[in-house]
Amino acid sequence: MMDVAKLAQVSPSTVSLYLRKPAAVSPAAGQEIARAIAALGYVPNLVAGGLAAASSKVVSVIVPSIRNAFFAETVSSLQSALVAEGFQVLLGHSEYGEEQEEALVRTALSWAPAAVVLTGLSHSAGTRKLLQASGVPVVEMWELGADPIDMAVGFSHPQVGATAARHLLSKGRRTLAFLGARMQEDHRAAKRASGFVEEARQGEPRTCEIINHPGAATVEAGSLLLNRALQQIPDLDGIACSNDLIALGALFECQRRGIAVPESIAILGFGDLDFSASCIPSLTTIRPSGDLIGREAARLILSSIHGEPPDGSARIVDTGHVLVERRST
Amino acid sequence: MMDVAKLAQVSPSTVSLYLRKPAAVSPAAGQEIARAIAALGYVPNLVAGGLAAASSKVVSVIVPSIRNAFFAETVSSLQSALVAEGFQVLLGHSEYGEEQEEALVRTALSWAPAAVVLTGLSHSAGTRKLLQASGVPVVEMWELGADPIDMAVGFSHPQVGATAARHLLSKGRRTLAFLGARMQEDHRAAKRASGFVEEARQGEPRTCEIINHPGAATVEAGSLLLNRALQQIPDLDGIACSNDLIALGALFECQRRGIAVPESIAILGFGDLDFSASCIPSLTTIRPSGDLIGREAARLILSSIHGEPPDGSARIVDTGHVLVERRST
DNA sequence: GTGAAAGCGCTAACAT
DNA sequence: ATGTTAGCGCTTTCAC
Repeated sequence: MMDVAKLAQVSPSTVSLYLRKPAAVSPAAGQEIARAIAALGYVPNLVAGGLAAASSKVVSVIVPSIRNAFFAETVSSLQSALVAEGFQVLLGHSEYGEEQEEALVRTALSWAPAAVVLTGLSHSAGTRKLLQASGVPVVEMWELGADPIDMAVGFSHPQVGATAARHLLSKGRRTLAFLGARMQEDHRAAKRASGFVEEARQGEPRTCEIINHPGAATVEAGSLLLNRALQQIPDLDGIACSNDLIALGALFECQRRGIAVPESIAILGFGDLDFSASCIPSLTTIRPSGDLIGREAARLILSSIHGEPPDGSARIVDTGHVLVERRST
Repeated sequence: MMDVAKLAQVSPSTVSLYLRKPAAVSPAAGQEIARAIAALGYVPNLVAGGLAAASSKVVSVIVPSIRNAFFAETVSSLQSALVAEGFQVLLGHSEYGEEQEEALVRTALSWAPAAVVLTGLSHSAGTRKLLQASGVPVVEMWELGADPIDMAVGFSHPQVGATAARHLLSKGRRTLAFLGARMQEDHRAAKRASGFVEEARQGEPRTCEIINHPGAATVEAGSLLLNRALQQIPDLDGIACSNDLIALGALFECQRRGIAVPESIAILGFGDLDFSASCIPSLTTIRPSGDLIGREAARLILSSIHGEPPDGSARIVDTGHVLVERRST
């Protein structure tokens, strides 16, 4: 920056000012500085900038897994919105572990981030303490319910389960199952399951079981789960899945076993993934809008940073969920 | 750090040393320092550390899109390997634009990253110049071919296309098409397509067309592409797709139109995604191993940073590809 | 093994 | 509108 200043015949602080607020320097000086920057191939050092300004232009985002299409979508839209405002995204995976999350938060805070974004509302006590002590804006996303650390964007998972149950009941289904994966760690999926069971009870079902696959939520897990479900409940006529991948696996398995969908078994998913509108039969599902969550999270962060921290109920944004009815039910 | 030093009754530089090389301080001092850190809830400031050390513990990773399952997988494994060594991942999306990539590289370099990871070998001249001038280790991934900027991990896309063509020919198919999406921007997909056509020519096919969908590679695009292909080539008997999502969409469309797969049309995908083993019929595909690419990229970066920059042919890692034969062909 | 001293490259009062 | 000045919190010689 000193070299640029020398070449442009101004002081370093004018260069710094120009870089941050170009309108604040005279057009003549600005032009000289721009020329000098180009001539020298100057690239500002944001590390030094972050140190001097005591806040780096970085937002740390921690998700359970970036392989999960839900979070990939959210991270993608969150990032686009943030990059447009000059922020970078530092990414972390907790792999659904609270211990790992705490370690990630600790490192994240070492970067003096402008904000921290976490997934869900279940965190270790240490994570909460670290974040509260730091004074950094925090957004918890993909879940609404208990009191958030700072701000939250998401929706109620029990309500998603309830919507699923009501839909299956409305289609006359009474022998029900909820198929989920990794629910010992994925608390949000577990909440969809319990919301499902609770609501289903109102409809006096013959049966309503939760069936869990300990591994990841994949298409293959869906096939396994459908088989397990039929073993336990031979006259099964309606299933809700914690995820569209599982629903697709169940659908394929029905096809393989010659079970008519939706005639014999109605299948309902969650996520409205890429293939859900195209598969045969097309999949009834519940759409959470990971995209909207990302955009709203970015909005909360930006207004929080720009000195207008949202207050009261504006700190919590309910993005809701939408039932997308298709052929599988 | 001064507070910690005061409480532990040592100098700040001893605390700094302890943090970086715990073995270099006496056990007694180490214990005091550890106690002080815990008591004060001290979190080191990596921004200051990065400035003082002139290299931050950050690796910048730029992919076209994190929504793409291929890159999600690679970023995930790359990150796990890097985090284990104390590095953070700064993520960027180029959206398949060279201009955008250049802007991302420019900001990335502002963070004085320990390394930069790019996707593919096609970059703007400015990107190459910036990176070469910076002296930072660079890994280009997911493609092998022309001379890399610094290091590369990936495989040959024309060879993938050739493998696909050979396989279809070996199944007696002679009326062929390659279905791809966004190939005007996704150069790697375009290379698979041209590799396919070139190899197919050796087998004297009746026809061999490339059909492109300008939008994203989705299941729906696959359905559209199959319809377009049949319109152009009514007696089509073999297709290769640039991606398993497209193959799945084609498969669904065949099902909808009552076309037997593989009897009437053989379908071959690329990627071996989650659903490919489970769909009906299961999908023959070519597996590139995004996971391996991520791990190898991490290995190159780490050895490059730790003073043993791989030289000569070790700077280029071919992860190859595997044909996974299933029922759809 | 430990400490003193000199920055790393920039920002942000403040003064002009 | 521009310049002067004093750090931001740490790392890294170098001497002890």
